[in-house]
Amino acid sequence: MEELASKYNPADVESKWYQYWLDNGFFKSKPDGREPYTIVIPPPNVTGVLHMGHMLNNTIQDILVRRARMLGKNACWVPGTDHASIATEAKVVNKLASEGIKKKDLTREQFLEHAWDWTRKHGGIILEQLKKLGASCDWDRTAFTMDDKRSESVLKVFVDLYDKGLIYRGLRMVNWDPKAQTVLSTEEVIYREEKSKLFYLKYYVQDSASVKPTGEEGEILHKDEKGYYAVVATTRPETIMGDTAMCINPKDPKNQWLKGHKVIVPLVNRVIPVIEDRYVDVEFGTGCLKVTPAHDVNDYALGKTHGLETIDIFNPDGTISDAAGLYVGQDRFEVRKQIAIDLEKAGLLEKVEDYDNKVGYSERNQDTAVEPRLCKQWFLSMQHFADIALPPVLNGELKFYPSKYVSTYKNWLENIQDWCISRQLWWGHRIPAYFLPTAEGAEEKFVVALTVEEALAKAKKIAGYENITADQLVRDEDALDTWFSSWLWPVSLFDGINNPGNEEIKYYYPTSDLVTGPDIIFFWVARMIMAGYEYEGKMPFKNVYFTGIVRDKIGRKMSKSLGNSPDPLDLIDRFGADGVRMGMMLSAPAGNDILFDEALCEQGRNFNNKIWNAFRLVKGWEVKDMEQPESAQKAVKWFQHQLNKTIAEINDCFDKYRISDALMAVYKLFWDEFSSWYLEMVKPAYQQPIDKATYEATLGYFETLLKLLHPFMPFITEELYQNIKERDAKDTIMLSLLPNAEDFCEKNINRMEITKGIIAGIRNIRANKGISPREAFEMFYKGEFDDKNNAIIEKLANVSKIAETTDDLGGAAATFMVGTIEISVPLGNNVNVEEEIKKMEEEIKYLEGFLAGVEKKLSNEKFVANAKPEIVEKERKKKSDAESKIATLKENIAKMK
RNA sequence: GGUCUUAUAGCUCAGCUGGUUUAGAGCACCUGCCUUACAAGCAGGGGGUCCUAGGUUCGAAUCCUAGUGGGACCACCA
Repeated sequence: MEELASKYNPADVESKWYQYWLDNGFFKSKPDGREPYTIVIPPPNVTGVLHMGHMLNNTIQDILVRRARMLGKNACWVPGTDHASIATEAKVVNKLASEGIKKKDLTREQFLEHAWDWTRKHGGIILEQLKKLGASCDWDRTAFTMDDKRSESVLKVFVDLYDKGLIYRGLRMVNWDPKAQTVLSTEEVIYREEKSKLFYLKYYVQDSASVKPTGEEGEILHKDEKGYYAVVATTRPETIMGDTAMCINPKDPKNQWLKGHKVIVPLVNRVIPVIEDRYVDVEFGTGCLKVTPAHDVNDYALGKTHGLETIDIFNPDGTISDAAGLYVGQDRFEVRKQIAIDLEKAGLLEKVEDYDNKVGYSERNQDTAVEPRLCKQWFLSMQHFADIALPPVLNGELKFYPSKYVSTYKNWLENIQDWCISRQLWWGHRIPAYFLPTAEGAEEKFVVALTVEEALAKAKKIAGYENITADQLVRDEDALDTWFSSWLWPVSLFDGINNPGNEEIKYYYPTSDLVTGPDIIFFWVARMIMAGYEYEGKMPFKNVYFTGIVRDKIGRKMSKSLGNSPDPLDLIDRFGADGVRMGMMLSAPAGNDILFDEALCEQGRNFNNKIWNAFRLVKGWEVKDMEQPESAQKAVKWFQHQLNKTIAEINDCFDKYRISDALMAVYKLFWDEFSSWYLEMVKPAYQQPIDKATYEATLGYFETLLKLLHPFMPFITEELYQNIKERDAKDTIMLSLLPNAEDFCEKNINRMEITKGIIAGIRNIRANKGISPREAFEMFYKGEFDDKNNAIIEKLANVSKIAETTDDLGGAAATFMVGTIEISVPLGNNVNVEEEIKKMEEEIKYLEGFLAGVEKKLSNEKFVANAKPEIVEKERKKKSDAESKIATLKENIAKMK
């Protein structure tokens, strides 16, 4: 290690050490006698690329895993990827489309061939990117939600839950994504506020002549040359072809006259009844609601109670179906525009108003509005799962950081809805249900089984199907929701479904910490807790650390369209992985959004450079067998205490998952205490050798600091650890043990704080007077002064003599206070008496203000009577301290004058 | 509409169960310095009606109430 560059270059070392760790299998874990520490990665989309959210998330996981390893635990971080059915299928469909191939022209097998090709080609890039970040995953364990073990687990769980009666098939109003052409769960729909229009349509009364105004107060009648009509306000005029009733509130005085009549749907000319239901909001619009049972959840409910017909006017792709009779084959949004024009022309549009409403979009496919649609799907009953998943979080067995998410979780579970788990997709786990042949129009019959053979056996037991053959069974075309595989992740990674009670699941489960974003608390976290209790009877993880969302520095979400999302790999190139990791962590308290600013990575890089240069200094020293100077001896002793104190602080931060605070504590320990103070205290004069004892103590401290830093900055710490001294072939800082939090002496640390204050004061005088550090000072003190660090003061402040004042310095000294100690430095002619007096007078002014506050408190009888005695005592001490300081200062001023 | 959360220095945040000198950190800013580890640095420095108004208390940045302004989630009006 000769001639180290004065700038640290991460690129030189990062890939080297990552390869070293891999080659030596340092990331691998096998069950053994040690305490396990397990993290399962939130599996990223298999064909995705690394974004800033991943960077944050995985940096935190790596910090936790590396620290656990260095605490002597058997740390196991299991990586893997998710098949992300909707997103991946969409990508494959697009890719095929660009080649002129339509999905519907392919068989399921052919399509899956393409999907697997795509996955093989793009899959796992993201895991390679994580390696650049330094992620210490056990890569041999890399799993995929659609690999054999995980797939088998998913199907087994489906069959099991079906057999338990928790999975059922039902005709429900579900959310339909017309682009992906699949249903979505309620959680997968996100609502966005939109500026839209409210159309007021005329529904003429069929038998206008029979209308009799009631004459009651508040009644509103609409009439024109064509007769009486009702006005219905709607944001979706294109759905009128599906209207099968108009609904009013029976208590609504405006619309009493409509009771019992029939109205005519505009343009469609279908005659529909006016029904009455208290569901209708009297205040909204005109109080008349068009009822379209096939395309709205609430209308569906109305349709059910009032026995209305449902007319499905949409095709799966969002175009108008034959059943509508009008606009057949046109897109729903085109029709909305067109129908408004046609209604207007026909005189059936009373008015149009601007209106803000919320429109649901697919979470995976945010440019497509979701369409409520009635269809038959597979559902999982959730009440049972809510019942088993809520108590452990409420009673704190399973902890959330930050804890505010407990109420979010509770709220969701207490209002749980059944989970629609089927998707009309091919890329995913195909539902293991087999339909039996039935007569036209008869109720469907099916069996659920893991294999065709088992399905056949089950089918044969059904009356009338004794002679059924395998080729008569038709397997359900649908696949399962991606989250139906992810919810098993902590269990399935250790093969706990296929191979219950195996050695690995017994050892690694429950896992320790889960690190993820709050946006998937329902999708994933809650459901993993459910599956964990259902299949292992235990929580899947002990703690959940919710990260914030990564935003740009002005608080906007990072997005491709805004172009405000930096490329993580580019950042790593520029600042080094360690620098970027630190940049991420500097501003990432749990649960708070992080406002990402490149400047933080720069700060990280600068810190790396600081460490690097401290190392250059220490390694550049020539060691000689000589006596240890007193200053060094005191410094070495002090730093041990300071170190122990900070270690305790760091441990405390980690216990509370305050990781950025832990980093800040190490940062300050290294930069301020170690580099700025300790190294200056022990540093020999230029080109002078250092004594062995100090040198070795310093190297020891350096190594300890590197260990404390390692979880945050794995690369530079390994590089320097290897270079501090000769290491054995397979030595690594990764597997070294972190120091314990040993006792420390507060008194020693406080004494050094005073020493630092004195040194700073003297340096200040030099700076103000422009006196060179080479010119030695004499220093006099007054007050309770502890002289144990005199050697350090002499060295760092260049002081030649330290003595108690003899009171006759006259006006020739600069003075300052450190605590209650007064320090004077004789300066001869250099003293500007007026300036010194002015300074002291300002100090007195401050102290008097302070003293007044304290005295006010102490003169308050109620305070003295009610406050705790130690508090009163403290105030008295404050008072006497302030008084003695003021006295000293006044005395000084008098002398100077 | 409901639930939760938050308001402290230019920025990002600490400040735990009220009392540790009339509030701290990091960054940014200002002023000196290219001092032989480090200018990606060193030495100094300035900067805050602790959102507003009430209340509880001997004492409030800290607890309570209301208001205002952020944020998140859930529900939803056709």
